[in-house]
Amino acid sequence: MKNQVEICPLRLAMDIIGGKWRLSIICLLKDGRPMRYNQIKRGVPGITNVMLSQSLKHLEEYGILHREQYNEVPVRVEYQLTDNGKTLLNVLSGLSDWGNQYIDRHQEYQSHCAECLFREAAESK
Amino acid sequence: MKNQVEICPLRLAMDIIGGKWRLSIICLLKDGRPMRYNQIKRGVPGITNVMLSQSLKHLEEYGILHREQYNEVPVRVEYQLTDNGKTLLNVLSGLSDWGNQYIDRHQEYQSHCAECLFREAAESK
DNA sequence: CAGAATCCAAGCCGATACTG
DNA sequence: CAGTATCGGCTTGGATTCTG
Repeated sequence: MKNQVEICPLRLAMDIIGGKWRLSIICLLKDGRPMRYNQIKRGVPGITNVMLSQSLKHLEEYGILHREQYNEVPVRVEYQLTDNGKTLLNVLSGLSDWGNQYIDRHQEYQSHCAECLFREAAESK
Repeated sequence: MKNQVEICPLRLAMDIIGGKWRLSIICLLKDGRPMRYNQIKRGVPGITNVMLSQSLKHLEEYGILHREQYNEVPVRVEYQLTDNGKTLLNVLSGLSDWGNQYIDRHQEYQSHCAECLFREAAESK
């Protein structure tokens, strides 16, 4: 079966996961457990409310995160990876393995990427 | 063997292949054959000299492309994927497969991504 | 032919303040 | 608690011109 139109799923994927904060959020949620808004905020050092809510909304729109709101007082909102988001993890893992060859050249990445949860996998190799 | 420092190969990879034009160039060169500067320029519609030379230099610095200069008159410069660049193709292929699920929602991507050479793989599915 | 230099525009992102 | 509104700067990329 052939799709006649010319499109670029690769660039689309890059646009979905690109941006400064999205990967950090995905990595933080990679275990599949739901996390609350402020929990995520604490887990991604330096992120502002604007960037966090924007990123969460974006990832939710693409079906990578699920947002569940509990109307308690105060309100509680939880985010977690969808099944589709988990399929993304495998792809990102491959990308991470590939990028691992460059770590020696970029030690300055240590400082602002301590939150990346793929690092254990990289370290154990 | 364990690397004690905390780094993020995933973000590093994203920074290497990120940017507006780099993927287009990589896709254009994916067959492994060398291409000349202006050949690449024609193959990536809309790119300017500044962006092209900047992107090529960046990709060369990370060992994804090899640059070979022939001092003829006029000078001839050829670029081709390195072996390391070819390993990247496999990873990108996975990312492209993942992104393929979103094509229906983003038909506007047709117009400015006709150059993406992963599209045949996506179409045949 | 294969770029480099310069200047300019747009958009991403940050800081701060405010709200249901 | 979980966001939104607004403003402003800075980075990224675009247009044009020039050169070995």
